[in-house]
Amino acid sequence: MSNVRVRFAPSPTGALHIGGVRTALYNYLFARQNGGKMLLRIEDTDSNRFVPGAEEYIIESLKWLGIEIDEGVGVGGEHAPYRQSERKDIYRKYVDQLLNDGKAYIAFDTPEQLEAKRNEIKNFQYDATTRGMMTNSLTLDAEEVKSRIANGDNYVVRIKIEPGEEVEVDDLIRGKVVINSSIIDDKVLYKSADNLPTYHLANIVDDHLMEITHVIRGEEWLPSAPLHVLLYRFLGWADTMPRFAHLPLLLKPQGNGKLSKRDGDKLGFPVFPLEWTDPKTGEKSKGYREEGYLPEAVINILALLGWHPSSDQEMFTMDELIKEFSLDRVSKSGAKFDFEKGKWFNHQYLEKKDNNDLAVYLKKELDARGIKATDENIAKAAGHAKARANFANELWEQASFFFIAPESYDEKTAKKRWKAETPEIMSQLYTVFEGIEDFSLENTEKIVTKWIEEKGYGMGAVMNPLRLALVGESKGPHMFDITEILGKEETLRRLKKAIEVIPVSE
RNA sequence: GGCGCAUUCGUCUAGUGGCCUAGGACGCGGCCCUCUCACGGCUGAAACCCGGGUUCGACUCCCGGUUGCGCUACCA
Repeated sequence: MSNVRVRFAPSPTGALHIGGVRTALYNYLFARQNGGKMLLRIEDTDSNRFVPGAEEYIIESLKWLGIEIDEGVGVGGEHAPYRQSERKDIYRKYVDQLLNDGKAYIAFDTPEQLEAKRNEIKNFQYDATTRGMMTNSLTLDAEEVKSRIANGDNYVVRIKIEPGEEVEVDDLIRGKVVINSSIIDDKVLYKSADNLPTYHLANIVDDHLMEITHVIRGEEWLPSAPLHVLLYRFLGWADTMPRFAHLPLLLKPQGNGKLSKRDGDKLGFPVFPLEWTDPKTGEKSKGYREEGYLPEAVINILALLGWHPSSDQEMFTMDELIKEFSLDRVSKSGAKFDFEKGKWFNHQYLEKKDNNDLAVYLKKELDARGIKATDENIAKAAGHAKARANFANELWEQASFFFIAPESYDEKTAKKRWKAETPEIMSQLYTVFEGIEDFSLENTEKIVTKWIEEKGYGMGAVMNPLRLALVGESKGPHMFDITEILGKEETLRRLKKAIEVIPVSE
């Protein structure tokens, strides 16, 4: 496919939720795979719902995830501006064209009047069957319309849908979808109150002008796709109409309904890529980034939510996704986010991550507590912790014992492992440690295991209490990995204290 | 209510008329490895929504229903 151009076109009405992120991702993968362009357009045609900071949030989120924008808000391009609120004049021109061609008309009905009609008539729809009884340029004479406009009356421009036609949408994911035009209402395309178009018009005009070839968006747009097809036709652009692909929705993990921004993080997992504070309510919502997810993991999770490769492979880098992705392997039904699997994915990526990269998470905690440690040891500790953590911010709790001596000892473990003979064995071990010059993993292990064998103590009788003494509980990596990082001095200090403090069981 | 889309293990899904005794992954259970935890290896339980057709043969095709979801705004 040549000259592929796709767009991600969110509204700045708050934080971008992961459903939106996935839409952006699929667009990006499709663009990259075909050597095309990925555009970012901000659809801020609803002045009432505009939320300050939302646009910056969207851009930062995409950047964090590695979804690159080739053209659009933040990067510019030859089709600028890319913010719909800055394209008013452009839309007005096409509104007039539709009006002149008799494809649209002006309506003066107020929201209150429409509300009244909806109450009066069951299943009221503003369409060919009802427009004759409403207040619009079809029922009013031309002079009246003119004077009302001159008078400053608010009006809207509605599309004039001819009933009884089967309108066909050829969807790349779902195949042919047919809807009868009779059930499409005369949608508002433009409102004089703020001189802005609604989504439907702005979307079609911009996609056409920006030479979009493929519209990849959420399934919630499928019902209005026929309206969009009609608009392309009315504007004379039917021959260059983009292809459509409607993605299945991301559903709430439990219960029903599609995932929404309002779900915040009440679901047990974040629904936003980055932490977000609602500027109106001050309410804070968690973000994947702050919860310790790695961007590569989030991408991988999202990619597989609604798409499946032709193999059983599950781990994908962005480059692999670009190679493998295809719209015809996108599933048709909605997907629920599985927190447990997300955890697993993140763990996989955490384990792959270089220890030095992970060290920064520990460094932060150490600095906050004023603890000094060598970079080498921090990296080593991070390496051991990453095998046991699911999220980057769990690293510290898995590694803190390397830097902070136990204050207390896990009671259950003490009861099980600290027997009558243990203090004596530990005292002997203390002496053994004292005699070791080279405290490296290999050397310490060699000497201690040899000593255990000679004494005939058994590994468990020595190692388990030693672990309790040095770590404080029954967890952690290989014992001599721990002593190596702790060093001789600290190992002896902890062991001595444990012998003094831990009570013998039974 | 109307219209549309969907419907395979708890979850994400494979499956395009015979390869299906329905496969993989997460999660869950067991065993092994082992100084602990985690990892890893092996292994177990776990699904074709229901009826009708079509066909020699349906998870796969058609029709109807169920259920879920979406849309039905001067929101996107």
